[in-house]
Amino acid sequence: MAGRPRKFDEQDALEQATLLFWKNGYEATSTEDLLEAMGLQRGSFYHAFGSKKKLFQAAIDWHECSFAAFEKAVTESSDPISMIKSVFMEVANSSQDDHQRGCFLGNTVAELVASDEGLAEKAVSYLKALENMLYEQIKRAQKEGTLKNKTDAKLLARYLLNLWNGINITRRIYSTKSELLPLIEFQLSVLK
Amino acid sequence: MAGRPRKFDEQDALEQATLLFWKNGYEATSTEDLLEAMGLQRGSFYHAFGSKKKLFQAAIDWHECSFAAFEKAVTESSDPISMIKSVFMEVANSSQDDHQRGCFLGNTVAELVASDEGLAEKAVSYLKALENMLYEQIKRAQKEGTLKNKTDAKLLARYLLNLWNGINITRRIYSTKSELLPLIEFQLSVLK
DNA sequence: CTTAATTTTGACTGTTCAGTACAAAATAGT
DNA sequence: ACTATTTTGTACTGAACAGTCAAAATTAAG
Repeated sequence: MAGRPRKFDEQDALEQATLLFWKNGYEATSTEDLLEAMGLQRGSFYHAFGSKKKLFQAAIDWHECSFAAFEKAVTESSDPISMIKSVFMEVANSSQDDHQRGCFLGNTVAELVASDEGLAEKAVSYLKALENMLYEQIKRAQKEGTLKNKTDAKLLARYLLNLWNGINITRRIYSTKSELLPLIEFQLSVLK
Repeated sequence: MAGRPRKFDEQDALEQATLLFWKNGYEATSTEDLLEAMGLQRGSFYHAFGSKKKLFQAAIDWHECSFAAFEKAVTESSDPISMIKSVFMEVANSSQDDHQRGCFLGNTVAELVASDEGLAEKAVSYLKALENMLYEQIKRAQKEGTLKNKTDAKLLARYLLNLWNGINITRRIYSTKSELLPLIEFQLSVLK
């Protein structure tokens, strides 16, 4: 039970893989691109991650950790609606690279739902989890009075999911703050 | 000035290519897939369409003809807002295949903006043309009084573009009428 | 019938793809 | 020092990839 020690950090490698898949999509990312970005040799790569498909799934899971942290922060916040709003508002201030990348989950759904549903499955369920989190917080804010708008919480949550999906395409077309901010503010005006 | 006659119809072939690119995206569609769908041999394929990239551009142009027809109908209509609304409403009644395909232009932007901007360029400009058409009709409807909402027409047009982009991702996640219709109706309530 | 123009056919090319095989290297426990 | 265990490095595999090429086929015009 000993063995040669790893000389790479699995989380670091996963992060690099995620960034590459996020930027280029599944098909346009080759294993050689991945090896270079992750700093691995083929043997280590396949030994540690199994296959390109498995790595992609791991990348989606890894990416989702940041969401879990955000969900926790929102749940513990006294004003969840403000936090949610600010996530959307921050889109307008992102870097060009962030605009071009869009949403990893949305990209995956767009690329793979029709041709490889297995690979897209996780992305779909994580987006549903996002919607559900929005639903819980909207319901709570309505009950606590932080949110005056009494539109059905499920509908509002779906509206925000759709805004997220849309803005992550639209930001590829319009990437400046002045083009995005009025749109986002207008869309968020339902959260009052 | 004569030559052997073609035994395939260029428009038909282009339609089949478009459907395949639309469903699977650029990278996941191989030339062999295209040959089979278009009913061509390799030689004819390259002779007529040059390369996979050129064919993809031709597919985007071909796809855009349907938009041109719609634009003409809207421009000549006495109630353009109703026509625009009905396009969105029809999304809720689409087939499963249509849901999975989403929007060809949006898919292209999502897949290729970060890795091959040249290929995505046309998609971006056609989406801007769509937005511009929406803008013109909103402005007109506001002037004619068909549209009571006096929000800045440019902002409303961008809102609808964003709705289009969003719904074409969301419909991959939620594909039933009961999941989509309330969302779409809610989003379209600004057009009053 | 001949010639020029064009399309079709299918074999062929070199490259890149994801993945495998396996020996060498590096550790911990005995 | 020996053994069991794990990771590393690299050569290799066969399939799939986009694209080329030249010969055969088919037409219109002279």
